[in-house]
Amino acid sequence: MTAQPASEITLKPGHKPAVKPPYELVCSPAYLLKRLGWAIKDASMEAFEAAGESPYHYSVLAVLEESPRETQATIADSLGYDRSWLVGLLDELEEKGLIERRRDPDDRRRHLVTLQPAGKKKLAELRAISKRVEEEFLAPLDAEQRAKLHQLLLELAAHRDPRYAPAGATRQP
Amino acid sequence: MTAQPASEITLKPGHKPAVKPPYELVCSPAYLLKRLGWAIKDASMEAFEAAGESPYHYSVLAVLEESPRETQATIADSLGYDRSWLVGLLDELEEKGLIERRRDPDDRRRHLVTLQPAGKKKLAELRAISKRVEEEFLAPLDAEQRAKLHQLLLELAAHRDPRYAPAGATRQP
DNA sequence: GTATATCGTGGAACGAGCCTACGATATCAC
DNA sequence: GTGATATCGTAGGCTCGTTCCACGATATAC
Repeated sequence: MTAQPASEITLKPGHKPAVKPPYELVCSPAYLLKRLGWAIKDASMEAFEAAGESPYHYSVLAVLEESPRETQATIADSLGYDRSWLVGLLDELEEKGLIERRRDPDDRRRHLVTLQPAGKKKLAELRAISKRVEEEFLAPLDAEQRAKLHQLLLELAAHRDPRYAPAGATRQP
Repeated sequence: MTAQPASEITLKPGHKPAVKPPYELVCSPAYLLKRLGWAIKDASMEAFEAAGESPYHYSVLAVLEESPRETQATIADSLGYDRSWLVGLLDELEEKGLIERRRDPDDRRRHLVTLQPAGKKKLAELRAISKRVEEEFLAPLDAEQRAKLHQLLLELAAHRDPRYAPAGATRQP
């Protein structure tokens, strides 16, 4: 027998059956944000791994689709990844034939990374996983609420980092 | 010279000055949630550490204030912390005289953890730090928007974990 | 009374983030 | 040109938080 949550059943009648998080923290948007951010990352990771894939691969492919001949540094920066960590990701993607690394003839220090046809197909596949996770996560909200949530989150993000600010990106595609 | 973000200034005129995250991800509430969750955790950690404190201590003390004679297991569960990791936290808090650990006479396996007067004072102090961080984080939103955000986040949280559900906890205290 | 489960604790293993160093290359000052 | 300085991709290391497993003490069930 593994150790189940246990709290629900095991406790004596006097105690509260479910151990709640402190009211003070539940009342804090910041705390909820932190919790939910961790939860969605976790759910996403789990779903991708169950399919033998990685959410990081998805992010990188998504970047490449939008601006095809990126440099490793710009990819890392646009995703907030560490450059040395990205190397491993690109190694995996390249090994699977999803991307291609070439020397930039204009600056031979750089590698130009381009999306391959196989990568484009894989991206569609990974996007589907991501959509599915998100759909499940946002299930309790209707379309209007989701739009509102997205707008508020975007405002917070843009305030901390202007890169999130520009062209009306509130609506879903 | 250390390596600045660089992207803004260094690039040639043709390239985009700021490296934006991919539109596809910016449009995803899940992605924003993950990013912001990480950002707020980071900001919080930083602020607490700058004051020589820890956000984990704050959480634990907050739990204890609401239900004074908790078990280590219930504290851990209510915060989602690992039990073995909580041990270290409690060691630190006990060493500073902020809490007290006693054997539960009804079940000598258990430790009853109680908040000490010094802990109550410290809690107020840490709460102030937390409020300050949150205020800064939510700066771009007005009161109504904050309430809406909190309501939406709470709905998401309650959907994944019923412990967040109960009594109308939407409003700020 | 014997078996099984839980409590707090310690320790090991893993992964991610972050920092430093290095060779190759480009750019700037002179 | 030549040398100083900076950046690119890459590799390695260190630190932390998280997870998992093992243990002694104790409690509960049969």
